Amino acid sequence: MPELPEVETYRRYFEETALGQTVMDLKAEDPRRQLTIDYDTLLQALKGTQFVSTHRIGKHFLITLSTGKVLVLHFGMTGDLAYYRDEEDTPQFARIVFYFQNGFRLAFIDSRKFGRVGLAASIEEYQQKKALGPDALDITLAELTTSLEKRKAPIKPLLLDQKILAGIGNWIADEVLFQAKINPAKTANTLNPEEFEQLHAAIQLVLNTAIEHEALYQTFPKSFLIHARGWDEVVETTASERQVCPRHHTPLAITKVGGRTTYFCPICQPL
DNA sequence: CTCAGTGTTCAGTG
DNA sequence: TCACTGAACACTGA
Repeated sequence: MPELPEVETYRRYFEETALGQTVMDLKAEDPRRQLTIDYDTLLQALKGTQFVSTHRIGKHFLITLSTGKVLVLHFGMTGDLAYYRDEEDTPQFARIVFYFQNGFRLAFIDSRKFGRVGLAASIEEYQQKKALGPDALDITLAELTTSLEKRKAPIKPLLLDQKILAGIGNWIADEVLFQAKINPAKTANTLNPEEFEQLHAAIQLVLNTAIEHEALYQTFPKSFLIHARGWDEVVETTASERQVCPRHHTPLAITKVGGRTTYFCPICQPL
């Protein structure tokens, strides 16, 4: 679930809690899987250093240490952060825990263990090594058009390609295409300039709205497709009540595009 | 017990 | 080498 808005929300949470703290110790439940460098090297790099500043590229969260090195967190599908003090408050699935001099701790929570923690020499080195494209909030219309206009793949999997733009995941891709009224299976090279403009505006709209709402789906505008996914039910609803277009109240199509579950409205987003 | 689902990476194909 | 497709990864929760 952590896509750009969640990671931005985590970053802001980190700024209010762990930023400025001095790291004393580190525990990792499954270091060989979840740490991208060996445990001893990471511990030595962290011990006695402070978390000085934060940065985000797409879904990647980067923390600059007082030594200048950069701690990198990627939340995979189920990652989250929690700052707390007492052992008994340790959240479930706290896979990696940072221990601070002030007695508090920061847990990297990750039930499905797809998250990764590692170290980079600098922000630029990391972005280059991972071949990350511009952050989805920073990409210009011209950049977006240039990188998509010749591509023959369906638009949706290209929006998920972090090398083209960084930060969009499965539900945001669906939401963006719904707001832009573009069919997810439409090949990128058939989009006209007006559609690229709508796409670019929809990326801004969806990401900024999600960040404003601190990535809490339940509070997103009624006009958002995300409510159809049934993640935010307060009251029980049936699938047929839920899986309708917010504009037409007609049934949505639920298919696979690029191997991923895809929701769209066949009326708003014709092929 | 089975299986969907989330993001990334990698093997395979053209 | 590049563009694209599809499976694999670990695990929970339905």
